Amino acid sequence: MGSASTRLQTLFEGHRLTPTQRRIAHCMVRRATDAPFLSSVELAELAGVSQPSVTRFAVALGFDGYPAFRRHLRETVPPEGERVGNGDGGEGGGARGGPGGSGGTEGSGGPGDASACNEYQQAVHAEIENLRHLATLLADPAPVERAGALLAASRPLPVLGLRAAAAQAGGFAYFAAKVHPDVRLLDEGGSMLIDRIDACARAGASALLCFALPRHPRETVEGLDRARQRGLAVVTVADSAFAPVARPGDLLLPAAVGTGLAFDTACAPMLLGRALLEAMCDGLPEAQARLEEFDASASERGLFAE
Amino acid sequence: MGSASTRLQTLFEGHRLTPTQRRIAHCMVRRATDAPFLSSVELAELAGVSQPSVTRFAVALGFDGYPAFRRHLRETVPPEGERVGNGDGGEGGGARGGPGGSGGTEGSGGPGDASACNEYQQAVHAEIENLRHLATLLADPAPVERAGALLAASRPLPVLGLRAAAAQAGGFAYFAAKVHPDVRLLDEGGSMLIDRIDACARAGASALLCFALPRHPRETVEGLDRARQRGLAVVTVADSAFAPVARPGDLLLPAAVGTGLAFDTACAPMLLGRALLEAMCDGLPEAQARLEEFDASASERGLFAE
DNA sequence: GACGGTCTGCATAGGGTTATGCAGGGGAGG
DNA sequence: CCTCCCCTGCATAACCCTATGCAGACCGTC
Repeated sequence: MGSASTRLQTLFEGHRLTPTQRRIAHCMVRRATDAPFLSSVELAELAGVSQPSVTRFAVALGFDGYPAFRRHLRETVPPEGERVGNGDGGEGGGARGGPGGSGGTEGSGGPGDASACNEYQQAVHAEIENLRHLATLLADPAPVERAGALLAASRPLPVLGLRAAAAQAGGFAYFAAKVHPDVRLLDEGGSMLIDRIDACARAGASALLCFALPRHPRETVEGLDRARQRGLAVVTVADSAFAPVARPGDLLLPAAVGTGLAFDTACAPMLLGRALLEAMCDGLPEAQARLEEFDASASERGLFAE
Repeated sequence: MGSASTRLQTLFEGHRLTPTQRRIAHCMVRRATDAPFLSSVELAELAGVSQPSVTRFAVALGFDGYPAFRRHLRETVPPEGERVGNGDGGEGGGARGGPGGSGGTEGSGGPGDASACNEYQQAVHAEIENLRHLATLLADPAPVERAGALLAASRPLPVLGLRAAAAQAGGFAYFAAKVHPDVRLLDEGGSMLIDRIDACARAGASALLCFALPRHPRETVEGLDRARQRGLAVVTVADSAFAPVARPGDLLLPAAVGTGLAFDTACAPMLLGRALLEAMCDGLPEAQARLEEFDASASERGLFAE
């Protein structure tokens, strides 16, 4: 449908446009799918105006320049079904060889969502369902942002996850440590767990993040109880709002686990954890600097192979 | 519908690529939605190679030059539902800054961020796309089953995953230990890593499972080299077939990571790992008995709260 | 150890793209 | 009729992107 051109029109509305600018706008609406990929020269030719007029058009709409305007288009105007190409001018060069050697590769069409699925595929599709549900939950980002702010403010930041949830907690803690100055991973139970929670509280922690996946170890419940006693705000990523770890007053973020295979899959909790990380970064002004510093150090040390 | 990365992969298949070119291909697969809008300079920076290498890469694939290559991408690789932007050159700064980072003038004329999805939802949908792709891959369960048999037969079974992949390896190892008599988690690098691999080989291991996610630590590559030297069959769950850990002869199971947030999400690798677990159970006749035994012990000890 | 081949990054030339000074044109108001 | 103001295109400068020559590095072979 005309969603692309619709969005374009809303972009132009509310601006008093000169005749030349109207011409440009009209041309863009007509060729909504190409527009985000045209240079100012190409767009000017198509609209029958001069190239500077295109640049000024972008500026008149409030952008920093034509590149910023085009980037905005690429981000917000959803491409409709098909692209017929022909968009790029300039390089009139010769005939294109196309991908020369790629023979025999079957076209595009995967089998798609055929209902005839094996066990693995069923499990994957069940997880897709879980993610869909997560997406609808995230339509309101407020809880995640609230949780992110809580975690960002806590020094240190204890991250609790036992048994099956230890991997989730570990993954979160690994990344979190890149932007947060003091992350403490609590992935082992036993009597030491309470000691460590106490230590975090004494050190000044104000919040605790818990990953709670089935089957819920009793130790997790006990650890959370202790944390609450010590006055920590508890943020929990749990497989359901009715998990045995849930307590009124906690900030509980639900994310279902997949149960289609012998062992649970925790895609949604992982994703929610990363979203939490992102929100936490927003509360840590020095996050970006830390990341860049790590990148510099990593490349200097030759840490990564890529 | 074939995901963008799928089409990209078919483009690259059948070409013998140099290491640098593999890096470029790998980078493009990871950022499939951005790729058609990047300049050769930007792509080179993201892939960590020189700009001429990108041009040569396009030529090697049979195109007349980089612009022709990019145009082909724009025409044939359908952008998935969402675009995360960052497409244009010049103003985009360093790491993934997210929209809105550049000079704040863009707010004035726009429709006020009318995009249907917020950042978190976009990331979730991107992961759904990855899972869809995984599902089509799993239509043929043979590779997974072959890998499962290899792992089931190995005593001990080393499971390697460093840094970002450590959590994945840990999650696998936790569950695997419930059905396999001797799982050895290798989640720390350093000089001890080689020692431990050697120890596994001496103890009779016949296969090694590796989780390889970006960014790929050099130590992972070295560890795998060692394992191969010691005659271990290597099964790798990697984010793409072009990961720097890939070697001919290995059993490589690809599962894309999500790059929509500041830190990668690894839903597909996790799911693939669980599928591998399931396949491994099929090769372990005593698996069911072990699980039941654990359940009995757990309930007797009151391990779980539920 | 020498040699040829391949691969890769550096430096640079050539071409395309964007932004801006400048002058001409046209309409509104005095 | 003149003046003022805005609009528009031309010309051009500054910038960015792409392609290619060249030299160093690496590897296998002899």
